[in-house]
Amino acid sequence: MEVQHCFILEKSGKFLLFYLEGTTVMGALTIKDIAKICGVSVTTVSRALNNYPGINQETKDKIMEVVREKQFIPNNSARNLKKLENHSIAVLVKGVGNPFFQPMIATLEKFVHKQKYTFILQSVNDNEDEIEVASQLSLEKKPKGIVFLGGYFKHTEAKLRQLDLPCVICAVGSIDEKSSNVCSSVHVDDIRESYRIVDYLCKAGHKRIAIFAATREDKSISALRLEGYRRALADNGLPVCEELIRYSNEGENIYSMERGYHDMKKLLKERDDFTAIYAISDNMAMGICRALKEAGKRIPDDYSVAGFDGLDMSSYYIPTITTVKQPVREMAEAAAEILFDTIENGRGVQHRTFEGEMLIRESSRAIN
Amino acid sequence: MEVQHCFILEKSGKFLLFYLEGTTVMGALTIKDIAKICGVSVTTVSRALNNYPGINQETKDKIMEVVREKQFIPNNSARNLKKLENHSIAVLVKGVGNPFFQPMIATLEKFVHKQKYTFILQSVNDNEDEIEVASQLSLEKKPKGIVFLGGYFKHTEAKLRQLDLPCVICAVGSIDEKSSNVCSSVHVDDIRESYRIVDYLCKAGHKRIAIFAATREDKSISALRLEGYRRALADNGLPVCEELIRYSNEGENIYSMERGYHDMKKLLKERDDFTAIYAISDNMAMGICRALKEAGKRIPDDYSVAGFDGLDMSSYYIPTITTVKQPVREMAEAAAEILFDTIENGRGVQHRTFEGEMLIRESSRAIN
DNA sequence: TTGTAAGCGTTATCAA
DNA sequence: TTGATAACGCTTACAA
Repeated sequence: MEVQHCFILEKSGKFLLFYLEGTTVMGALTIKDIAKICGVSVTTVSRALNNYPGINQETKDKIMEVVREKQFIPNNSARNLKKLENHSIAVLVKGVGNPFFQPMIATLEKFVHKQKYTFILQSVNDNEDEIEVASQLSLEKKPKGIVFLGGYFKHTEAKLRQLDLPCVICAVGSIDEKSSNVCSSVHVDDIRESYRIVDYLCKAGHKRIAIFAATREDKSISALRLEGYRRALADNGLPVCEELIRYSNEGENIYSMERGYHDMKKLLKERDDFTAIYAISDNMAMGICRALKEAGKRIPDDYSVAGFDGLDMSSYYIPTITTVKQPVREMAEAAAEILFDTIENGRGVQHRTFEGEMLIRESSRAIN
Repeated sequence: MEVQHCFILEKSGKFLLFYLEGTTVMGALTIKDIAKICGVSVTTVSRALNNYPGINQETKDKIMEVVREKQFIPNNSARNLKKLENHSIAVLVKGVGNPFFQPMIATLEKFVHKQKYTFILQSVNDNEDEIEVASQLSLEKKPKGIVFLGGYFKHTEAKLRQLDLPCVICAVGSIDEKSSNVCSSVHVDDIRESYRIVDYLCKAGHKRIAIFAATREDKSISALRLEGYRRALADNGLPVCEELIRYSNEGENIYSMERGYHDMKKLLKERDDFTAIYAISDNMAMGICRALKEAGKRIPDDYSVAGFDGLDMSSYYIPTITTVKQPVREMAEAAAEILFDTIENGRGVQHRTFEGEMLIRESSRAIN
């Protein structure tokens, strides 16, 4: 091992070993050390660091110089502990990585930064309770507001109220009626949008339409979109064939391409008494297309395929996927607006429902 | 506004307003309040909360009962401030949302949990310095180790050493030679893998192969993959046509489908003296396919297309994309192994290079 | 313009 | 088995 040139600095009573480049080895510097080095009090250093008024510019410059030189980083835990609020907005996403949320996250971040707030992106695991995570985060970082992306939101009013923070639930299926007194929300009407696309398929002459839903027990978006499907069939005088409702098995990644692919293969083996497949996510729709292609079927000649969401990807796929696009950027924008309206103007809970956009593309056709 | 039933609790000298459900309205409970309610000291509560030995089971049960009942959540900032270490692993991702990282993140999380560590996922913005973020996080959460996913890593040894934490850089193009004394790494040999796929195209009879690279100035994976391209052409006795090297413009989302799509349209307008297109990302390759399709070109009959990465998506696309797949799950596993080997066994810096897997699929063909 | 000192909510050390 | 009490590193009255 090579001997390194170094120097010693007294730090909070202990001694610090420094490399020449200024890199410490025995623990991080604190505001106290900076104060000592600069020959001022910690208060003054704090003032310099936080751009507080009432500090001599020269003093400030000198301090900041040392801060830079020593690469001092203030300890956020200590800050958060002391501070009552944290000029920041937290976004909790159940399933970062889900391409559906990408544009939303980007939009939110831009908006938040424009308002000069700090943006905190917190991922929530599938098996975690988003409110639990939110409570922890709230205590720890003390943000001014929270946006929830995804998840299910079967929460009691008490739990939500406990959060005691302006929050907006965005793009979540069924919101507990009770939550709506406490939390704002932004979403599309899943039943209506689902209805529209199924209605389109019916009007295009499809009489037997398979649907790929989530689990049989689902009470969230899948249940809503399935309801839209049932209503559209009913209104078009078509019977619902329960065999054509394809629920996902446990453990499958419900909305994934993989699931669409495998379940489509299975469906093709089981029956062929349908002319269209409606998947409640674009991802599944693409997996379905692939399965059809491998089975030698042509899209849309042999089968029409429709999805839901309007992922960017769905317009690059071959064929492009017929779908109903959720206006994700607008929705995220609205979520942010509502949040800031609550934070800065004290406005109460708001609920906004957006219209989806029907995109009839290459994967579907009219039959006669 | 409806009047709510509530009760009052003295809290740290102040008074708290409680709803009947136990929800507080005037600030969160602290360990002190719990101690007071239970008639024990804060130390004892802390011991109960942290599963420390040397506490009467009955006392513990009673405390935990109150904790549950009052929905007490310990303040993490205070914990982090006091604790020297935090039985946790942090994963810093430049570009969460990038589908390439999804399986890696999932693999890492599983591994970390299996080791009974807490998993911290931290997203790093494009414009942020990953080492800066890591330093902050290290100070704030005091994790036992860090995995970096993505980014560029042109960092001085001093900056990296300053981190003073076991860390592994995973799936990053060019690692500064200096960093390698400080940080472990896991990656594929971008030059070699790129060489292989271009070599395959050459051997398949393609003499003029366009490549979609990142910016002209890039010094990262793009530069490496481009180098592989040049070498493969050279070894196959083919000249490099600089016009067929398509750099991305500023501001474009360099590796995206969108970029592949637009730049392919442009390329088609400009020239047609090539038979294959090699994109340094699968995403681009799919955008390219879409552009070709819209131009009425057939793949692979008119043009062969190849990508890089081996995204799951690339096997569901129509046509499936010829690519070289990075063994992302194995790489993530290796990164975790190395990290824990360093943390628990004190092993030094390690570097592992993985082989990619050539996947010759529908988007390319041999020509004669 | 600067400094002193009292917390913020925990954990850790010691003594009981 | 428990409890005082001193940190942890910072912010913030309040005083000078």
